[in-house]
Amino acid sequence: MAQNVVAQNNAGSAAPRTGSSGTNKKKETCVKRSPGRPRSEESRLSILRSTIKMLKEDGGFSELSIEAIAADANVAKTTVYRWWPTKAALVADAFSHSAADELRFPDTGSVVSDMGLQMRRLIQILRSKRGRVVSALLAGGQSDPELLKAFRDRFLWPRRQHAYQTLQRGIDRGELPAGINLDFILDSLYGPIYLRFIIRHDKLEDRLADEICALVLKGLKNPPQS
Amino acid sequence: MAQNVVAQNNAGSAAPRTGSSGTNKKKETCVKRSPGRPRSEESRLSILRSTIKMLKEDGGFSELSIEAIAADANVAKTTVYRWWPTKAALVADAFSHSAADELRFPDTGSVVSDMGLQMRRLIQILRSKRGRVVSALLAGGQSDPELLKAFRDRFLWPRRQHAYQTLQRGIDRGELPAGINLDFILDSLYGPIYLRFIIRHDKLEDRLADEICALVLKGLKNPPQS
Amino acid sequence: MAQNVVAQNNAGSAAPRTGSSGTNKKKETCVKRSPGRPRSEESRLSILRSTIKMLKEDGGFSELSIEAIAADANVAKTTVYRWWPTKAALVADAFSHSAADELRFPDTGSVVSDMGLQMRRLIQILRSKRGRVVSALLAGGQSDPELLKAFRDRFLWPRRQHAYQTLQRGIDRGELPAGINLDFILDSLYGPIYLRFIIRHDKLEDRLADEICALVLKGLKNPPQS
Amino acid sequence: MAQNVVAQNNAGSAAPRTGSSGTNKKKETCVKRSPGRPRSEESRLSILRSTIKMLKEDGGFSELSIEAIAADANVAKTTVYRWWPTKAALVADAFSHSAADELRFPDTGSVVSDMGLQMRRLIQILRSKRGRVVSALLAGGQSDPELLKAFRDRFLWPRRQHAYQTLQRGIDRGELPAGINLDFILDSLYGPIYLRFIIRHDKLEDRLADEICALVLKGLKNPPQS
DNA sequence: GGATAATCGAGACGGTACGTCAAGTCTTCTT
DNA sequence: AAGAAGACTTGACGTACCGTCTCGATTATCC
Repeated sequence: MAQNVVAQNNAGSAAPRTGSSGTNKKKETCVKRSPGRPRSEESRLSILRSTIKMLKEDGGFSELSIEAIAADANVAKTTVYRWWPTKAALVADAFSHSAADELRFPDTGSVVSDMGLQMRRLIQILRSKRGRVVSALLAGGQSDPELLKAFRDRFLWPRRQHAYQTLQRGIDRGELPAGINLDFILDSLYGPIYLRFIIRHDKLEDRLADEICALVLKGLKNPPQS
Repeated sequence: MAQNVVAQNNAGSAAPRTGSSGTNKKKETCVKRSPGRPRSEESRLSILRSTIKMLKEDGGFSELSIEAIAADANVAKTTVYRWWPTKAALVADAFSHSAADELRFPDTGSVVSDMGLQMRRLIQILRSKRGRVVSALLAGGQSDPELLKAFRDRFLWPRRQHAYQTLQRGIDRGELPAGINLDFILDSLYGPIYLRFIIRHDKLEDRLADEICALVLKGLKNPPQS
Repeated sequence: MAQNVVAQNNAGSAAPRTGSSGTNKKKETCVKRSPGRPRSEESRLSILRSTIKMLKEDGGFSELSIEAIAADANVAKTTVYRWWPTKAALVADAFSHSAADELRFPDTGSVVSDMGLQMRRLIQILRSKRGRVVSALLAGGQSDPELLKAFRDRFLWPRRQHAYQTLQRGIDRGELPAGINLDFILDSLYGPIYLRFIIRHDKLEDRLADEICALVLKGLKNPPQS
Repeated sequence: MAQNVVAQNNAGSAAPRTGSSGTNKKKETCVKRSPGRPRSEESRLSILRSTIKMLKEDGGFSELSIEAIAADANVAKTTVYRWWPTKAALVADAFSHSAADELRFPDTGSVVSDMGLQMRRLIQILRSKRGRVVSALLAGGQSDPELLKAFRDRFLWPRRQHAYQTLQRGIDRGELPAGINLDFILDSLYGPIYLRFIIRHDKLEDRLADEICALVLKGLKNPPQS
């Protein structure tokens, strides 16, 4: 049923734009364009924008209706269905489209500081309207593996790649012991944040980032002497 | 009309109809029974059972339909609506009804061991079919605060109460330093578990419990000497 | 299913009142009263009153709900069902209970005048709120023969009996020819009134009565000479 | 959203798709067809047919359920609701759709004969299964002015137009006096028929038509000499 | 005076149909 | 061909009454 959610649906974007120098009289498009009316970039963006907008405003994933998106985007319902096989695919696409790269990892020369800063930033994002989108994505993902995969592929893994580097720098600098399981460390660092984000049983404050770093990274630094 | 989602709907549990102990002459019935046909306990249980059953089987919270529950429970749809104002209320009730007390905290004389055993058990439950119910609850809760509150009130807090005691025993025994924020510790312990459960990016194995305990609790034991 | 709608449901009314001479010491009730709590006359009247009230106010027969009647009459729904097998039976009963004897036939010494006056009165009633009850009765009767029968037995026939007498007086006085079909005459007289009442295509005014009388009765008076 | 009950829903009747006659180069289509999938004529007819069918079979107007109609017509319930705002509108439409022109007024050269024949035909129709439809329409109309209006607009008035002509011919021929109120005459003629049809207190036979004509029209012919 | 019996209130029960919403598909005209 | 428009089937929604049922409380007669 679900087609590749991860694939770039925005095909066709590639390059009829690069006019390509030349002296051809007629259509000098290098790239073979299929006949017929080309996909409307305007519609595509409008749909993605509306999706994000409604996720931020209203409710969760299941409250989101394609009907409403199409209406808000001033687009026919069929246009949505033509390009995204499921609501999950659309939301995943919209999410990745909106995912600004605000979560860069800094390099201050200290693992604790680097991780702390980035985690702080994540907390801020989760608390913002963008957090609603993440929330919807995770909620929807609980009954749609594809959606969850999209979250991982477009949000989790790219950031983990940077996190690995940050941690590795710490190891190289001797701040962290070698031979540790990086994924496990990262789960320990981010777990508490997501826990409070999901269950909402306690405040999700900036300094939580520091407290976790203090506990986890310094716990690593000083191996048990017992 | 609106019903307290948290309140126990199973009133009339202890019906002392055959009271009569004592020497009173007339009516000694302590509990005044309201007039009218009494609620069918059979229906109530059947509905709760079917709810859990369908959550375990099919999909998530939004895939669950009251229509289907009523059909499966051999009960009129109106009977469901008479007692539970929303699907969320029903699922919350069903969840708490099914939440057996399999998650008791042991008392082995060691914090690390106590917590580890309990976390192990949680992991097993999350991996089992019951995990689907938790998953649905958390997913649904992302767009329904009441549902999330129900999860906390009926699942999280009761268990935290025991956890506090377990940790306190550790402090009393000198295994943990005094003056620590218990909730923060618990979030650190359970965060990674729930993270893997929700995002499903890594295996959720039993030994994860021990690894977290080792990192977090032993990190506490040995305060940084720097 | 339907029990005799026409039968007096208010059995038991018969005569414990006629004390019957005698010298009995105790309870000299001649009529054996069955044991058990007697029917509440208050409830019965309240139900009938509410039924009429709602028919006058709201909509037609099918808009009338037993639920609403019971609520309005401050009576349990079961009490209604105990005494009237169907809504039709109840409405029929209520109608006959409310049917005041305002439609007496006068005796002025002239058929035309007698009939005219009575028809005038009928028109006034149909135009009043009571007309809504008649309308509901006829509407309901179209899919419930029992209800229609009730209308005839309790409204139509009693009045026709008097009409026969009025017409006969006219015949005796020589105002009308002998040997005419009285029912046909009455249908001719009342038909136009009911037609306008039912189809509401034209005004239902008092003078319609006179016009019909003029046409029909005078038409009878002067037999075609052709 | 609300739909004119009286309006012809069967738009698009004359679709000149294959226009092209003439010398125009391009599109000569006179009637602009709106975009989108066109309404299914098949569904429309099926619904109307089923409506009539069920009215003939089962019970009255209130016993008729849109659910059942949709099922019988093999059509989704929403399709019914899309085109007819209320059950009344649907029934009115169905009625007018089924109302064949079997009630033409003849022109035999005699008013009495013309009217008698037509009234005879009406009686036959009312006695037939089609009578149940009329009955349902009038019953429903008692609590729904729109439905009653539909009956008048689609059944009563069209026929009255012809009746006026028939009567006028009689006047022109000297069979009837000039200056009479045609509507009053028609109410007098049809009133008794509908009275017996609605109240069902007496037989509705063919010869009733002649008897009424004899009474009413001949009564007119010979003005009272008193 | 206690058993018996029928009523009444209250209200839960299994149903049926309601009228609405959104889903996803299909058909048509327009660009 | 894509897009806009909009009709289509499907299925669940939450509500209103239906007519039935099971209660406790009441009110009578009968033994």
